[in-house]
Amino acid sequence: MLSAVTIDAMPLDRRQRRRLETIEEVLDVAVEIMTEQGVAGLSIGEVARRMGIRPPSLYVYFASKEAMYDAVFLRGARAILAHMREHTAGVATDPRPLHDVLLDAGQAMVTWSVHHPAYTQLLFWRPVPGFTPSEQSYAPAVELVEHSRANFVTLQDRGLIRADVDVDDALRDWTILIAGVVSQQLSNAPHESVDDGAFTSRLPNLVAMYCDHYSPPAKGNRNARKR
Amino acid sequence: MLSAVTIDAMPLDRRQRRRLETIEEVLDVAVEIMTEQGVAGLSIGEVARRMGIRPPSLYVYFASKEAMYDAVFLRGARAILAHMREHTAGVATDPRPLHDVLLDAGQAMVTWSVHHPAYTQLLFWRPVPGFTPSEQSYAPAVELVEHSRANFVTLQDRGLIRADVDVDDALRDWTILIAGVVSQQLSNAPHESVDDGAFTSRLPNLVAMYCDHYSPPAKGNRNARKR
DNA sequence: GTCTATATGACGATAGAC
DNA sequence: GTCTATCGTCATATAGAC
Repeated sequence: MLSAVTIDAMPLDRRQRRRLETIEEVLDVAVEIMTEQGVAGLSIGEVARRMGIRPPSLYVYFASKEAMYDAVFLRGARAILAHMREHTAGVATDPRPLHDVLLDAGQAMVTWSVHHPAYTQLLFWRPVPGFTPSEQSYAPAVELVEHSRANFVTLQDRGLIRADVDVDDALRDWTILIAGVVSQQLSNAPHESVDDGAFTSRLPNLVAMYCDHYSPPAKGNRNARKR
Repeated sequence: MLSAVTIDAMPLDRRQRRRLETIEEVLDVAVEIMTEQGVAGLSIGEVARRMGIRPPSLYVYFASKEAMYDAVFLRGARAILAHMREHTAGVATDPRPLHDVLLDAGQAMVTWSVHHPAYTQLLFWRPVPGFTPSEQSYAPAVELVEHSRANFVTLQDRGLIRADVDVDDALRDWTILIAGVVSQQLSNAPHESVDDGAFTSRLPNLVAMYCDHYSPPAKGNRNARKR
């Protein structure tokens, strides 16, 4: 079978391919506008203007502005899912301590989020009054949560997370940490680099704090906290 | 001198008082709309509609929509500042352990934020593309940060926070925790109660985690972590 | 698929009568 | 202080020619 560039893995004729390229260009421009003007600042007219076409032409590709938001949401959800899969692929066999495993995962999430503020806001905040993503577009976002949860279950099975904690509690605390870093960084200093951002640079310390709490007591440790 | 209801503590004639009442009503309605439609969903026309007046009448009280946002920002900043002052008044003398002191402060912040999502978003996120608060409106927000920092300095002076940590690091980590709880709760389940919200209910555990990290080693503890 | 033309309406804001 | 009337701009969206 021929290699294919689409999700359906089906060969396309030139017309279809050109159409998809145009759709990608529309989404590029849409994200660009949302990055500059805020997520709620997207407008059909501005997209058309930047593409050098007229607003009605966009309705060939998207039934409405809502559909455009939905496509951006889907694209962002797929991108962050792929990114996190890639950066947490070895969790099941990674020989390093919990701190290192989690720090890599956290860095991956924070880095992507800070580098893609428009997607992050659309996916994880609710900045557009009327908009709700469709079920299809939401699916990869759900998959990301399931992926994270599976990783945490694996970490607990491997003994890197205390056996007596509810894995969902551990996961919720983890998402709170990451969301806190990202939201503080994006709200207060969006243009600082990830490496020396006032908040992103706190991640290693926060991960250490988290691991002190959720790691099982060290072998022979007399200080096991009871909870 | 007569008691006064205004910040200036000056007596007002009926005209001025009536004017201030109207302004307060406008701000009430504006916050109501922002709560329902999202912060960026505020519109002059909708405010007028709900007040039973015509849009141009609002320009007697506010020079522009921006000025209206600014007044809401000021009001919210003053409210959260007053709320946090009230709930952290005893920090300098509170005899309880760090965990209890911080949990109360955290609960105060989280509760207020979840109960006032419109203010929270306007104050701590950046959901309105063009809007920047004026210096006057920003002042109480700055004061809140200074107030928090002063409290942390006090806690460190009293020996409740390890002497070897940078108080600004401790404060940043603290704000990350609180911001994480609030943003996760507001984004994912805004209508859950604070007491049993999926994320707000994690606060005690997160505070425990934080205190384990930042409290000085207990007297005679052989496990003092070196950092 | 892109265009022109247009329907329809919201918005922020101003002028000027009362 | 409130109104009517209006300006100008922008928006989403549709119809129909090419």
